[in-house]
Amino acid sequence: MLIFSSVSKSNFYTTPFLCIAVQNSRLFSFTIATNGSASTSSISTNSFNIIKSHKHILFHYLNNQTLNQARAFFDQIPSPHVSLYTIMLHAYADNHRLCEAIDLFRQIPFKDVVSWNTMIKGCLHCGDIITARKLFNEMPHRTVVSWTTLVDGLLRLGVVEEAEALFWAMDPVDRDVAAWNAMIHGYCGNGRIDDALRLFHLMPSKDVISWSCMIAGLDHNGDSGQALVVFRDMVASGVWPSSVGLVCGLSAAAKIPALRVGIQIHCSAIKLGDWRFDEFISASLVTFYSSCKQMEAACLVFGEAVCKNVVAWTALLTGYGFNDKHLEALEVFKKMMRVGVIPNESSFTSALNSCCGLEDLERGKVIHAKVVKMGLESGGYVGGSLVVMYSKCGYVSDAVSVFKGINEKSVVSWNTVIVGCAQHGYGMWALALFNQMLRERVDPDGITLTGLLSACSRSGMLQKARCFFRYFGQERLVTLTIEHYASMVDVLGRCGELEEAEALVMSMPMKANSMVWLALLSACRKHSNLDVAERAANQIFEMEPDCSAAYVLLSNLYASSSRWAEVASIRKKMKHNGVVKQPGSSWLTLKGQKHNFLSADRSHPLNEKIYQKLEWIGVKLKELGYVPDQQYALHDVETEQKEEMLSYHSERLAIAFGLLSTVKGSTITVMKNLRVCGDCHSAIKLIANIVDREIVVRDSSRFHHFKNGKCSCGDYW
DNA sequence: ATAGGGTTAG
Repeated sequence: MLIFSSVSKSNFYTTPFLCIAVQNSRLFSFTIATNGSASTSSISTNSFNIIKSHKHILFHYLNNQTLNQARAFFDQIPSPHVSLYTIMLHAYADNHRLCEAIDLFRQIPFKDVVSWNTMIKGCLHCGDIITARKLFNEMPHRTVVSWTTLVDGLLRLGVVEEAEALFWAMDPVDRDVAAWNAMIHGYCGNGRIDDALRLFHLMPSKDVISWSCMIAGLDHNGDSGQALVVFRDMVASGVWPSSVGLVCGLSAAAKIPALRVGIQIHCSAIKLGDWRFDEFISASLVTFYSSCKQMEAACLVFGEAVCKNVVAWTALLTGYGFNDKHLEALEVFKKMMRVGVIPNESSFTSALNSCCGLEDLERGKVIHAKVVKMGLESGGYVGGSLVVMYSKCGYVSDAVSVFKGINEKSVVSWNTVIVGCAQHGYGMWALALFNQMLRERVDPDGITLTGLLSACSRSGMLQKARCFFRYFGQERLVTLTIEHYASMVDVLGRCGELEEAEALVMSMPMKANSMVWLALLSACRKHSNLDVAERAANQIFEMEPDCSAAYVLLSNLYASSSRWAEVASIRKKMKHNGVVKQPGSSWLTLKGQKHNFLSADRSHPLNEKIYQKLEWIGVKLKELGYVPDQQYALHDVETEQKEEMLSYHSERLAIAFGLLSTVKGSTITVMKNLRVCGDCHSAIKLIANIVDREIVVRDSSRFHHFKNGKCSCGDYW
């Protein structure tokens, strides 16, 4: 990456870093430091041993039994030492039983500063700032730990200003490195990266935690490149990275992704100690190699990891998904359950995403069942993945019903379901959901507007689209981006308002890109406007000379008005520019098996039967008075041949195969890489009637639900 | 293993 190009390769990562690594080979084991017991000198050895055994038993109850059982044991201890009280306070607060903690705290006869600090931390952990503040003011002796506890807790709750004031109100002599670190970490956690950097440079001395905070903070705030620079500075300043520091560095290297740097960090992890025992490093390495598209390395690292916890498994599963290896991803998911690792929300999210990638509803449903069994259906992430999965597989009403069950619906959840409805042409649903979103006081964002505009476009709701566009823009709800303008041009164009659409393109505050012009060109195709089309196409050819869609659209336009000379000239131009029209293909997935068809394909094993079925359909279509619309046959050939080409379009082959291979009456779902052609669209409406089934076709632009002689797109697409 | 500051999967 650029950041490193200024640094000589040999200097930085190879020499000093690895030297330090060698010297510090005991890094992973030196944490087992011993604490002296000098502070207990006022207590006799005998009572010290008794307290020690009480602690031992108390922890045994806390770890292996319930909190109530631990309390029952605690209650049996005659005049428990304050440290035993403190252990109980901690446990109550951890379990969000703050009232009981406060109650017990009041009963402590001789409170020490540790018990006060624990109680303050407990209040903050449970979100009770008022009591925390009150205790802090009431306590007789405050140490730097008390101050830091309050500062850190406030920052975690987002109360930045008060934390800042407290931090600066501390006696500067007391303000130790942990206090500075808490403040830096808190700034990062609240997105205030510049303030964090300012403090980072201001602090008198930095330890390895300060560096790690800063690296992770930059990385999480979207500046992984700068994170690696800070990582480099840390090494240069002679601070040895801890295992945590290495994990932070790996995470940044994964995001960029920076393969060479990450490998250097991996090397250091080997030299510094045995990384295979560190679950954090193992998982980070898997993610790192996956994001660098090095799945073999990711597998090797995973295989060597001693602690294969749910995070490591999920990292591998996600890695395969990230590399579009969805079958392998789901194999990992299966294997992890076979070896007894219980998947969590993240694992399910990734597994569902892979089902989605495979467009495999069957597998998705099996995983959905497991999700329900584990009670994870209402989580934002898992719920969201289910919504996407059902909606991408064509089952929009299932998507909506899963959405309704999500507990805390974020703007992302709302956007997902709105976009889902839009893609299926359920415009009114999308709008109703948007109103509900506003009622529930969730602020819409740019994606919401895109979703709404595409809903309007696909349902022909021009007035609504104008309203949304104006409302979002004028109320400054979002900054209008080029994508929003492209969507608006799309709506206007589809509804036949070509002049207004072109005027909008010309008056946009930014220069129109090929996406915007393509929206206009598609509209011209639909409304047969050669004049505007030629202008739009020329713009596209200038910006993106290999945009095959533009050539095809323009060529089709000429063809439909029988201007064969122009068609030929475009074809020549395409050839000259080396542009290849993507061949149309359609597919459907049955029992985990993907069946792919090209136009006039004869390679499928059931070839004979498929063509018989198509013939039968053809006869039935003719009986219904159907006449093929030849403008969609793009070649200059005899009429009879054109008809034949149309009836063997890939989507029809896929549908015929679907009819042969599924139960009578069930829905057939077919995917297509290009837009479904107009003639097939008319024909499939009738075919759905002839065979009395619902046929769903997902093309490159949207979903079409064919049923009872109609399509859900209302012929807008 | 009575109290404060850093990390991994989505």
